[in-house]
Amino acid sequence: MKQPAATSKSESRIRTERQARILKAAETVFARRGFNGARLMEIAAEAGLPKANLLYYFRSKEDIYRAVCQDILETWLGALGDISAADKPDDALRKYIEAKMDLSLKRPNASRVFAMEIISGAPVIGDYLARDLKDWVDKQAGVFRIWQERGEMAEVSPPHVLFLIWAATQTYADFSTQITAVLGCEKISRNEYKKAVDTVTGVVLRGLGTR
Amino acid sequence: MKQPAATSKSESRIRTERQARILKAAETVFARRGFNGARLMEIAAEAGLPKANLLYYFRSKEDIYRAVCQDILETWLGALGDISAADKPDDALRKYIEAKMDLSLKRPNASRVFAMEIISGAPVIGDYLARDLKDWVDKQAGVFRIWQERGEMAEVSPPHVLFLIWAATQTYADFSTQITAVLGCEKISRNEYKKAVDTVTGVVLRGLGTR
DNA sequence: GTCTATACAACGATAGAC
DNA sequence: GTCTATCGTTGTATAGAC
Repeated sequence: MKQPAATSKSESRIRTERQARILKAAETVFARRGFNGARLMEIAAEAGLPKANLLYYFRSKEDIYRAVCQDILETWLGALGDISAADKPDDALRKYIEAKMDLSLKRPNASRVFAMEIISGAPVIGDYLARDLKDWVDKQAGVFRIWQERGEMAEVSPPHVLFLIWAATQTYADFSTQITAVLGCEKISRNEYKKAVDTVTGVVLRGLGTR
Repeated sequence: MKQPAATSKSESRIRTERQARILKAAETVFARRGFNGARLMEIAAEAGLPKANLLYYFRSKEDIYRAVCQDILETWLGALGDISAADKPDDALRKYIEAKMDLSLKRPNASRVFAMEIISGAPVIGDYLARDLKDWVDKQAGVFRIWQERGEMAEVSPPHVLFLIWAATQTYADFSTQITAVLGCEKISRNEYKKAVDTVTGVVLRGLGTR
């Protein structure tokens, strides 16, 4: 059998552990090589497993990739809460931006895989974008409009505000190569990271007139 | 001879024309498939040339890719002028953002190839980033600091302001798939594009206190 | 200068021993 | 459940006819 059902608790446990290790390694490799550039050998090495093992736990390379994308989407939906009209705009947005920055820096590879997937036309997660993400944006846009009616937020297009925040925060993961090159450092330091958060929150919140 | 020197004006003219066609096609294909996913066959088809022709004008696939990157860098350096301390911050920044937006929308594929290259760690253009782009940023940061001393700009980190502007404008090229999915449209319309420019300039300029 | 035919390498996937 | 050996495909690059 190629994809045996778990027949005992211990087998299932090994399976789960191995799959998690493979997905973690795959995320790293897909992030630096892209889907087509990624080699099963490299993923196997990164995971510390023999290559044949990968295709024992997953049917194909594409299957691994889909699982990685799935995992990323679930993490993001879970980590980024909703914003409600009852929240104070300044607090809520500051928290959202900080959470997004934090995620970009804690899982830069997830962010990069996601970015490449979208640049390539989102062949795998396109449906998610058009359904779940669209719903989420429509709801948040409604909240922004309520704030605007109350005069608590400048009159700018709500979805485009979200695009701006996403872009500004993700760039610290996706484009870290460019950022370190321009800053002339090896790695984005803790101090530089703080400057980044301050700049993004400062410009965006002042720009939206929420304070 | 594999890469013959042009022996007459007309040969040279054909050569130049063919190379330009190949580079244009390559930019399109690299943008949607990435370097590794791109196939010489697909580039040839896109260029309307026989496949063997590509490797007659360029030594290898990597050579084509390098030429595409080179072309993109030159375009960008040429199209985006400098900002001088003598300029009025509001005008100068508005013009810069508009130019950057315009470029992202006129050559989205160039933007995407550039993005993927950086996400992959900038193996080809890394030197350019650390040298030319760094110099440019250092110079512009100086201008921003002068404005800040005059009280014409909020006290935020100059390089991070540039990262923010780059991210916000490039997202309309690189992430257009996500944007159209969320907005529920086929293509970013002229009207939506105007909203995008207004939102980015509005939030950034107000956020920087230049007006 | 153009194109066909092919050499050669790399990789994903599988079969089957242990 | 693990691993080796190998198949078949695909894609870059080249040799050589026209």
